[in-house]
Amino acid sequence: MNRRSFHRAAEGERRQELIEATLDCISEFGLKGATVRQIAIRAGVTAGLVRHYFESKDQMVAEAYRAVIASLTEKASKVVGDPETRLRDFIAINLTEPVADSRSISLWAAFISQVRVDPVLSEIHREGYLTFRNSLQELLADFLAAKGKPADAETCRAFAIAINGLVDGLWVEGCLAGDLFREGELVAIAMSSVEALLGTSIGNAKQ
Amino acid sequence: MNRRSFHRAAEGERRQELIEATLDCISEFGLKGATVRQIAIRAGVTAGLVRHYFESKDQMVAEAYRAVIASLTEKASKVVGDPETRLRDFIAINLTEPVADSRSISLWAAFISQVRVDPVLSEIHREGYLTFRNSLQELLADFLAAKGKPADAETCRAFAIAINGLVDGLWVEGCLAGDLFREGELVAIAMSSVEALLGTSIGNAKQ
DNA sequence: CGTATTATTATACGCTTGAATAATAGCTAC
DNA sequence: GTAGCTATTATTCAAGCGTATAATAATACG
Repeated sequence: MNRRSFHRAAEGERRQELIEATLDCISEFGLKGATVRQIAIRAGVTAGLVRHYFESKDQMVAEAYRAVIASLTEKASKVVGDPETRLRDFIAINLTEPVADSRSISLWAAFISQVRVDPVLSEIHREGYLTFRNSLQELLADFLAAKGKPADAETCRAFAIAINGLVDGLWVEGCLAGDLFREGELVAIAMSSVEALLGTSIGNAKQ
Repeated sequence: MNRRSFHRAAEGERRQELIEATLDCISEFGLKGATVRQIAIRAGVTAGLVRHYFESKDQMVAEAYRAVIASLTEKASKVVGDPETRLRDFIAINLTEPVADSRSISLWAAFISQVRVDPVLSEIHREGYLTFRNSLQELLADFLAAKGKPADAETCRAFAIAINGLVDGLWVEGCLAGDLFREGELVAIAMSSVEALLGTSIGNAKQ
């Protein structure tokens, strides 16, 4: 009976590896298929180690959810340049890989399905959603102001809700059935839709 | 040791009760909390009965998913009247209860998270999505034609994708955080957004 | 009224789960 | 270099899982 070979990971890396393995398992096998043992196999360790890094499996899953939210929001929140460019990039980033892919929505849906069940996840979700929508609202305020359009808070709020909904909805469609759309079709539809909503051109494609 | 009291249900009702109990459990406890025993308790029967009506738990869950899709699509597909009224009703129905509530999205998300895992659920999903979008596309074709606007297939396709995305996205937002919106706000935003997208009025509120 | 059939309950089984504990291997400091 | 610490593995445990099977109550039918 050979003992498994020891490998001590570099400082702080194991934790991240375990979270990443958790997400891999959830996206591939679903929440109920993401067992401690399966996650450990994916991370290349034994099951017992999980409890050395996390108080419980639930806590590890909650941290994994934070990582998902971060990966879904961080790229879009980092857009730079003039308002028009930022708005275009915001849309494009959310509707192309890696944000828009089947792994992302599997993870997102798995956690959303737990929002009613687990108050911890519920709070993580709400926080992430408001951050996301508020950053979009500020972006729209800048954009409308730059275009010389009315940009009062109420107007921006309504636009942010609508555009956030549009982008989210197209993101879902693209993630779930990307093969039903032509290359770049979703981004193009989103761009022209946002132009129609705002009543303003948002410029050409990036290149 | 008292034996549990017997109650024989009316012809064909038990099956429906079990499916409904399955959905209750999934929405309240998540997919992994929806165990055969919990579902049986909810349905007011004992666990063994499940296997008298279904070949396996998986089969019961798949049928429950069909029921979810049906409940999400049937109301919206039954709109009647002139194209303008139908379009308004389509939007309003999808963004108000009972379609838009937290139970619905919990169920939807639970199943979506399994689409990558289970090919059976994947097929059920795709079928439901295409049916939904196609009925919207036909509705838009009627509407645009009635308004004397160009209504070629390609135009309708793009509008259907965009409006479907918008409505779905707002549905998600409303289901997950209905308290962040004022009464009727989502419907109002959806109506004016669709008007902007189509470049046409879609009339007043119903009353 | 008696018997066959079916719906339902009750119990048992093998397996997997998350977690607890004990043993061990590698790292660090003196 | 060796003592002590901690990361890691190995093993064990009770609980819960889906399912199978047997017993029993209600119904249907002659």
